[in-house]
Amino acid sequence: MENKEKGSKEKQILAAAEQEFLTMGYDGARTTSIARRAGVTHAMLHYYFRTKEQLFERIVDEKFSAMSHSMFAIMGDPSLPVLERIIGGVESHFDFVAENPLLPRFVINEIVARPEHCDILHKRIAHVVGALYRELQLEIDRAAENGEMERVDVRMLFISIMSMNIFTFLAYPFMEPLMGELMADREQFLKKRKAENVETILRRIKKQKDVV
Amino acid sequence: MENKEKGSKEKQILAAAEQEFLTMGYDGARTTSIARRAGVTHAMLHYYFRTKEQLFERIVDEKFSAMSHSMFAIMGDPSLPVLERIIGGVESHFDFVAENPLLPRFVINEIVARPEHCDILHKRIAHVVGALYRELQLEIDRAAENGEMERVDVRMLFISIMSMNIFTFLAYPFMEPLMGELMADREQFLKKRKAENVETILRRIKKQKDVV
DNA sequence: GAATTGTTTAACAATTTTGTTAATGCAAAA
DNA sequence: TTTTGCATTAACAAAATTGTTAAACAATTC
Repeated sequence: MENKEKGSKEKQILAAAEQEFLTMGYDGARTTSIARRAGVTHAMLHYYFRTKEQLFERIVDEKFSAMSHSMFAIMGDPSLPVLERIIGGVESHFDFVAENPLLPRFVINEIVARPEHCDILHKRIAHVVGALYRELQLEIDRAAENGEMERVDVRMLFISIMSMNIFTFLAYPFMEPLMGELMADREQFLKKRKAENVETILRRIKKQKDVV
Repeated sequence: MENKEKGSKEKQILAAAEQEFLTMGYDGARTTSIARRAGVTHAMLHYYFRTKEQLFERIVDEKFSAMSHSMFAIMGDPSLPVLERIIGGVESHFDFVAENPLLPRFVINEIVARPEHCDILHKRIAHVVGALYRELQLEIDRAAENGEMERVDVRMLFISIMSMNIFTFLAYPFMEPLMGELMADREQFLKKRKAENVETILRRIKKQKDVV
């Protein structure tokens, strides 16, 4: 055999398909292009995955579950104090999105284009998410009672966190040329942006008194 | 003539194309489907716009400029005090996106797919945006000197505002089934979400002292 | 080494989609 | 009324894209 490991061709095709689907979307992706990227004939792709649709399902499954995993990252470590937990959650979620910058756009597009895809996903994760945020909401309420933080709706807080973390990467290509030197150095900008998101969330939940 | 106004068919095609391109993207859109929506033969579409590409350009131009217009909305009314100005900006930007909920996804996708499109746009608006935020930054710095607000980087603030306003609509279909009763009534949720975004930004910029 | 099984290729078929054209209609100008 | 020019249609052509198949090939098992 030419390829060391069994399934090497299959894996090559999957890797190429991931690239292609994430950047181009389902409609934009070409099976011939995927095959070319993978270095195989396009008949091979059909041999392994039968149809474009089935190949796509494989990628969707993988990516959707990565995405839902990233949502849990917001929850942070349950053993920590609630405030640290939220802030840690913001940071780890930011890091996750930074490592998978193409994922949000892909997920959003696929959901709009094929709502049926996420029905399945939602059924799988809805109750877990529900349980998690109920638990965290209790902690928040308790901390709020003690005057340690503002009483906030944890779901609203999640939306804010995801908004700021995800949008940073969604809009990067659009904003970059408009922001002058601020975004010139990507690494540095992301560091600043992460700190800004943390600060913004922190101020949202900290008990504070107006000076003015 | 059958159609009252001149250019009625042309307008019908443009409206149908807008619908189709915004929801399906360039690759997902079908010229035959656009023609069907518009109630004309697909040859008519080619007669008026020659190619799918040219029809698409028309829509892109229109939508990109709407999008850049929405960025200016964040700036608010220059005659007002800076704090009101920012808050008013958040609100009017939110309202704009609420009226054009498909726009952000479209713009983001087109930019990733065809960076050359936004080069043109950026050249048109970069200096205006630059001037506007320099002006607002001065106001912020002045207010900060007087202890009326925090000293913040206006560009970072814009990113936060756009993040929270836009993401609300981007992720709506994904979040809705996960959020229980919170998002069940769209109107009510959007009202809450707008208030939440305002509150978050307000807390980010207000001079505050920790209680804890 | 013969049979079996899974892999690979090249050629081809089917379909979808975009784009063209030649013929027709229709309204206003000459 | 004839002509001119735009609008419209239906049929067709071209291209791209997905999917199939039969045959060759390689590896493994018996």
